[in-house]
Amino acid sequence: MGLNLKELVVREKTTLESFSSKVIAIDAYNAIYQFLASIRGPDGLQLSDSEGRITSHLSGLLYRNINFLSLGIKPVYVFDGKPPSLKTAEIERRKQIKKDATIKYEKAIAEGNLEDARKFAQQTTSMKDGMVKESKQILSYFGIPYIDAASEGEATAAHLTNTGQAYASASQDFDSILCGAKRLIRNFTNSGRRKIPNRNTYVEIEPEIIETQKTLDSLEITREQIVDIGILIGTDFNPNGFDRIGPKTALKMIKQYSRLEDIPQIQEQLQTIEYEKIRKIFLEPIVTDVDEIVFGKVDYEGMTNYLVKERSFSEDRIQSSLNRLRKALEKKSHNLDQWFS
DNA sequence: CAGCCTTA
DNA sequence: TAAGGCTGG
Repeated sequence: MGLNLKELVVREKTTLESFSSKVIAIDAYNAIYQFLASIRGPDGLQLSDSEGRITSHLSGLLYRNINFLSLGIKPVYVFDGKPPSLKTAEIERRKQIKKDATIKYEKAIAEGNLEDARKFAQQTTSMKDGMVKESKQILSYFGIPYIDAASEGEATAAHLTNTGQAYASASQDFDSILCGAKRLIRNFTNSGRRKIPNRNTYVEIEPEIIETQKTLDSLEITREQIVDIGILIGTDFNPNGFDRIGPKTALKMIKQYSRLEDIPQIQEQLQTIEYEKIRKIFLEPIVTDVDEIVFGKVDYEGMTNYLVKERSFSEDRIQSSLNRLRKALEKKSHNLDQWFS
């Protein structure tokens, strides 16, 4: 989560439209988590159905995928499998953050501070049992394929960009770069303003693309070296990174000494982490091979039944959203007919 | 987050 | 009609 390569990578602004007809491997956990965190009311409560079950992830997946398909983008979602054992500490750290946030949330609610309540509620976000299955169900109604990765979803998503089965991977996390993704798309959404918590300001969010080779060329380093830089800054497998080393210092050290083992001032701390194993997670990731990625047809009726009858979505809204999709897809097939006639 | 309604 | 605010479930 917190791998701050933002300042080092070459990021280029782009648009959703530019990915029309391209297969994009989406880090499913990353996307769903973001929906769960942000699709909330002013008090921080998530959307839920008549039985009190959370529906924020379903709402997010519905509208975003309607946009993808309407633009002719071919998303494939990659779900996480078993995390590497080295991630245990990071998983515990995140649990603790959620615990702390829960207390802060309750305090903010008691004090009637909605802005804070919402912010802390977002920090308590967690993936509950059943959400993955429900998300896959929505994707199935769309005819959108998904893959169950053996280990980290990002790793398999990155792999697909190298087999040529996907044009790019999409995630907010820079780990994809370390995993060897050819291209990474961040903010893979409609562009728009996003509010900064507790401030009356907005930032414009636009999709951006990072071409890994371009970044390596501009930094004049290798893939192995950017992994070492990641380890210096801190990855999920050594969350704290190294003392007083940020992106700039990390780059400088690697350019001067080439690799972790040869940086004199870090040797003592280097012995406290399993850096060779961490390198291996990124350089030889456990990935899942896929024969063929098959896109199906949209099951409008199934989708409507599920969302309206079982998950309390408004029939009018679903109808008009799906009509929008149907029209966009019809237009595309018309264009295709013209091409072949 | 994303759609839709209000506003000027 | 473009930006800002409100609401969805």
